[in-house]
Amino acid sequence: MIKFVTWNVNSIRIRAAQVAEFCAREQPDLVLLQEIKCEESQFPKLFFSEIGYRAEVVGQKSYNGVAVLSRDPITVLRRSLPGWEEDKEARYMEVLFGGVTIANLYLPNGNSGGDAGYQRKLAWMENLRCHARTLLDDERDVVLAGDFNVCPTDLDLAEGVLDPNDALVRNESRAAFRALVWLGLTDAARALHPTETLYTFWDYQGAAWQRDRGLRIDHALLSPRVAEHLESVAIARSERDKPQPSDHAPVVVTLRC
DNA sequence: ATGGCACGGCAACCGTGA
Repeated sequence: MIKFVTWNVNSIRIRAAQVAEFCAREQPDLVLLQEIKCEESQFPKLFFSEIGYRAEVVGQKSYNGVAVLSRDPITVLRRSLPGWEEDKEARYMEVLFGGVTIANLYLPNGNSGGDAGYQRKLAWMENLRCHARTLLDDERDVVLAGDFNVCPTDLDLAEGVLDPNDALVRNESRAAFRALVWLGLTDAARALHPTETLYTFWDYQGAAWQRDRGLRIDHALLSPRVAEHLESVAIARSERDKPQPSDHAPVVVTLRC
């Protein structure tokens, strides 16, 4: 069985103890982290090595940053999204584990920088789609997981939490997400929980957590053979209820062998 | 009623997030 987690931690230095406690309890094979908000030299690798996890890090100062925690060694295949190699924002890495190519991504939000900022989000998504097509054409077993910054349907957000023009719910964002899925990927959470209210993010403001005014924006997309092995998807909501939490909860996916 | 919350950088607030 493979057990992996995707979690936007909103600073790994603030959340290291919580993430380590989570790993020690849940014992995932892989933890895909987003928004670590530091350079590799600042990542608390020693701290995680004490509980048996190593870290591969693609970081930058202050913003963004992705990393993968693992108990066993993994191969890093890429440290940037093809077509965005020159971009200084650390938003993508790809690793090989158990024969599966696993992409850890932090998609641009798209609400800052005006229309140019939004177009940049769409361009990033189109690059992701092209790269995903290449991986699938190669007959590879693939997982694309992370913070997609897209609520795919109206079932994926509480009513009234976002303006209809918000970059997370705009028609073009949703169409780009569908175009990605329609390559033949399976949205793991919706495959097993097609009609449930599922959220992975609750804003710090306006008592969003207490009122359960959330969004589902953290996803795991699976290639066909991987999807056949899908066993469970769980959102670890209790992590959002802890002191000084991330605004995102971990998404825990298990695949049977 | 145009706030609100949290982070990093940096040393007073500001950009960013979603």
